[in-house]
Amino acid sequence: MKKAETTRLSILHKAFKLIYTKGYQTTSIDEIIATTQVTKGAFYYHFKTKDEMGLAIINEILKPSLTESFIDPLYTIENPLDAIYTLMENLLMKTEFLKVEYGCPTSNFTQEMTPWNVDFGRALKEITKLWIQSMTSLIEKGKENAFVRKDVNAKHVTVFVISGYWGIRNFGKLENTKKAYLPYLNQLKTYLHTLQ
Amino acid sequence: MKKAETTRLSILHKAFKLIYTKGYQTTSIDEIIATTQVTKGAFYYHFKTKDEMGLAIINEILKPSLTESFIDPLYTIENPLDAIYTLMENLLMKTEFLKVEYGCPTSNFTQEMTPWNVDFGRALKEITKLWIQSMTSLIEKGKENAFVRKDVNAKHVTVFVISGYWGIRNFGKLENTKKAYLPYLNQLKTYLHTLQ
DNA sequence: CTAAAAACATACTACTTAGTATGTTTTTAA
DNA sequence: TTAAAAACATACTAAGTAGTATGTTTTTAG
Repeated sequence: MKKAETTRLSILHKAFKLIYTKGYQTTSIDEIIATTQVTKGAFYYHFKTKDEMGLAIINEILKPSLTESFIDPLYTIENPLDAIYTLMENLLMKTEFLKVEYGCPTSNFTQEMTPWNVDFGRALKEITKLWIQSMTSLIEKGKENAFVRKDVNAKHVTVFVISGYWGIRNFGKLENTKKAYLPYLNQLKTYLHTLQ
Repeated sequence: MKKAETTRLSILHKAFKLIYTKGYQTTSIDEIIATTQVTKGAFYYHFKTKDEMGLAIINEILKPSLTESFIDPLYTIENPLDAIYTLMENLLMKTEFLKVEYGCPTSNFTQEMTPWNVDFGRALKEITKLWIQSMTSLIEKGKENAFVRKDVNAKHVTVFVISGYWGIRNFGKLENTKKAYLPYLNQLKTYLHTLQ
């Protein structure tokens, strides 16, 4: 039970890449198995349906990468406002597997799936909640440590920042250059500054 | 040449509604003509392809509604910062044809189409530009009239605000309640306050 | 009123899609 | 080593898709 797991993960990774660049609907199973060098039999041995694979992508690909790239970095800088800004700057300008022309995977998924698949919505809501909670509690701690003003609503700030992030990711798709991110980063900095 | 135009617009309106609620890919032409009570012959008389219809939706439905609901209201309030906040509050909480579970049409289109259709991207970029330019020049005027600090970068503020709007619209899809919009509106208000 | 063009209607095609039926090979456990 | 289960392979199906071919009806202009 080792090779099998490799096959499964290989399918998930290739499928994720295709879906990230093309969208879920426009990515066919035939295309996935072609680029994965796996046959239909193997695919349907590992996943009952395409949607089951989609859910697996959220839980087994998106979720871990969210933890690694979106949450853990928050704890490497003492000042939470600095941590948030640095995170966003890294995500937008430096993180390599995120491309300006393809936007944010979680945001893309949310946009495309939510209207017609409740399970996808639930799974996406859950992983988004993780990000929100991390950032919120970080700000709360910042209030205790005098990095953040006491009257700041941590949850509100978090949602505001993340909304901007999702929005500017979509914006980037239109402009097709990372320069499009700069206005957001610039204003994010001044905004965060007003919270201390 | 009057009845024909009615048919054409009827198709565009019904198609827009379907696409807004379900997405472009998942809305089939058969579905469109079924709800429009029009036959395939009529559809393909008015539009050479599905994508031509999609472009027509952007230019003939989205664009006018953007002007009417997203731009014109900006000029009804003297203080540009108040105008922007009021616009966003109205769009998010009151505008009836925008539903929390379906997000923002322009943002949806951008998200779904950009990766695989250049023409859609161009058209969407163009109408988005209209919104940005309006809001930017409004803020510039606000600087002259002492409503806005002189050192504020109008374009940056505009992009920051609109990004937040797009993002919170996507956020609403996960939460499925307009309450999800409140953190954005709340922080938008305090953010705009710091610009005066 | 009438012919020609515009506007629509119907039946079909070629292709793609997710999923299945039925196999064969590989791995695992005794 | 061997039998059984796991893992994969191939060929197929049924349903849907955008788009077309070929009509008929309606409108318009002279």
